[in-house]
Amino acid sequence: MGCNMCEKPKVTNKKGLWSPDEDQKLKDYILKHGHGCWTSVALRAGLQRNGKSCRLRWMNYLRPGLKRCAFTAEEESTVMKLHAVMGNKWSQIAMHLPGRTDNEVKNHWNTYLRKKLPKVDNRKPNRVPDENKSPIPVSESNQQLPLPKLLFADWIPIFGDNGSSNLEGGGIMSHVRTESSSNSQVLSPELSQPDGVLGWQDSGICGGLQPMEQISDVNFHDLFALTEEAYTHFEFNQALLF
DNA sequence: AAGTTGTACAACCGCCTACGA
DNA sequence: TTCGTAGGCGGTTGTACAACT
Repeated sequence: MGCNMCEKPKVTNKKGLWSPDEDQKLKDYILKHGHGCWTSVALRAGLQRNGKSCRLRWMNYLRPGLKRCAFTAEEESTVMKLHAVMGNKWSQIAMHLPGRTDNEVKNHWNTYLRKKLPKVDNRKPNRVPDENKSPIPVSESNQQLPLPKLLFADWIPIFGDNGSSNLEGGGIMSHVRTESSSNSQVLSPELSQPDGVLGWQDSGICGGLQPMEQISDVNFHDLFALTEEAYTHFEFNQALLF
């Protein structure tokens, strides 16, 4: 899966915690260019990190739409239920929790929720070494298909012609479809959730960003022009929360 | 006040899969 | 078909900070 944008010069990759400056560089670069190949992001953003590290930082911390608040009782209940069905499929569980990342769910489970399990059963809860050996028969588990992954553009607030956030009939979102060709659908993003966090109706924002190439029918100039505004809007919303 | 222990979560590691050459 | 590489995922470790002694 080579990437012709990835020049090869090996740079000594920095490790450890990210500085605010690094965060800013990564955020600026991705909002301006999208990520595409993560290795090239690291190089072009002037970061002495490897692509994986950049991806992780973006997905788990910098990506707009992430909730930074404590898990609600409802979210915890969802995690418990889904874990009982899926086992340690953190990315899939996270898809059902808009604004949460797989890492966040995993951490919360390991540090808190796991302790809430009944002590009687101290087997590792639903360890599923084999996909076919789920503790709950597939037929019984809710056979919900994984929620569609969201595209780069999906988290961009799209404003209608009148500047409102009503997405119906306006904005480029109406042209953006999920990557699943067999189940192609236009997502219905929702800008205002009760908690004031950017959210997406009936979708898992944790799905991750896809390479720009996968976004079809979009005027990329419009898309990129909107990113700055989108981020500003996002930060404004976040500012209201704290 | 200083040292120790516990907790939360950010980040890394290693493996697996998909994909292009 | 094989090989190399990037991306994705789950497990694990590292770090910062709070609570406790």
